[in-house]
Amino acid sequence: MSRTHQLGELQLEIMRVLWSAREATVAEVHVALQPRRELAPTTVATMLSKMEKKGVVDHRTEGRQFVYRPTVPEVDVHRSMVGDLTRKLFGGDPTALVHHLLNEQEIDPAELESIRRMVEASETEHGDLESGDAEGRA
Amino acid sequence: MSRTHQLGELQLEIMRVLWSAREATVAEVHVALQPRRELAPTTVATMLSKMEKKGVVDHRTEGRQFVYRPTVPEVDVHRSMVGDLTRKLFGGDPTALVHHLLNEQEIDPAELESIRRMVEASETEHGDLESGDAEGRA
DNA sequence: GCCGAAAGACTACCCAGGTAGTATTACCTG
DNA sequence: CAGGTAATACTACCTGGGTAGTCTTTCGGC
Repeated sequence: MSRTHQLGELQLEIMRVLWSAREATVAEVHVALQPRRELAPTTVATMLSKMEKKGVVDHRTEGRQFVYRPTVPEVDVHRSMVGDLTRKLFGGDPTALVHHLLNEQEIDPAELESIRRMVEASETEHGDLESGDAEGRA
Repeated sequence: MSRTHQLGELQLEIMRVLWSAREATVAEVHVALQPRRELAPTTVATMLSKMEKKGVVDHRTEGRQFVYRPTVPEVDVHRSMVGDLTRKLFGGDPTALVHHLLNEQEIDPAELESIRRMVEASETEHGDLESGDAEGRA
């Protein structure tokens, strides 16, 4: 089973490289991280090893190099990590997180429009929810 | 200045006790954590020390006991931690987090209604009254 | 066939969260 | 005043993320 995938910052950056490239050698990951991260190549290799032990990546050998692939989809990691923070801060209630985002985090007013559309899309998508107070708004 | 307040799980639980009690002795925090957490009293004391060094709590002496108080408001910690996760997972875009919440996190359909109302409230609020110390933007 | 370069393996640190045992201090009570 | 107890202080240890040096292996070229 998947359990919960809590990744550190570097681990996430490495995963992002792998998610978008589908697979990559240590050297490729290393260059993909530059120049944002000034890391020794061995650091990347060590991290990849730890991540493999952790179960979030996988590798096969090609010549003398390791080709790494992610074993968990990005959305799963997002779910785990967002879920974990939601649990730690808001007792597991995602609505409370949305509430916080809307009230306390700086959200561009222009974004509100797009968020409202998202909500409405979710509402209709979740089907003809015959909720009591749903007045037929556009 | 505040910088960013990243707290661990136990630290958050302790903070919650302090936030709601306004102030508390080590023993009070310890009992407030029970029975969810089976901790030695010294563990709580040690953690409080570390948190004081970190700057998120404060203490005064009353008799032979320490009375701890939080030095940062809950919303600041939420902001820091949500902001940090948003940065790590979504490149700092809170809207992307909302998007994720709506699409990938299980949100009770009934909650959508309340969320939609929240968004609309934010919209009118931002549209109607321009608050005093608004963040300078068009 | 030997040598050097390149790749991974191993090992070592630092830091912070978490956990708790032990030492010390100081107060209260008999 | 002595002893015990209740408070903090100190120290220790484990885990996991992050960082990187060095050791070992192995392949390719001369």
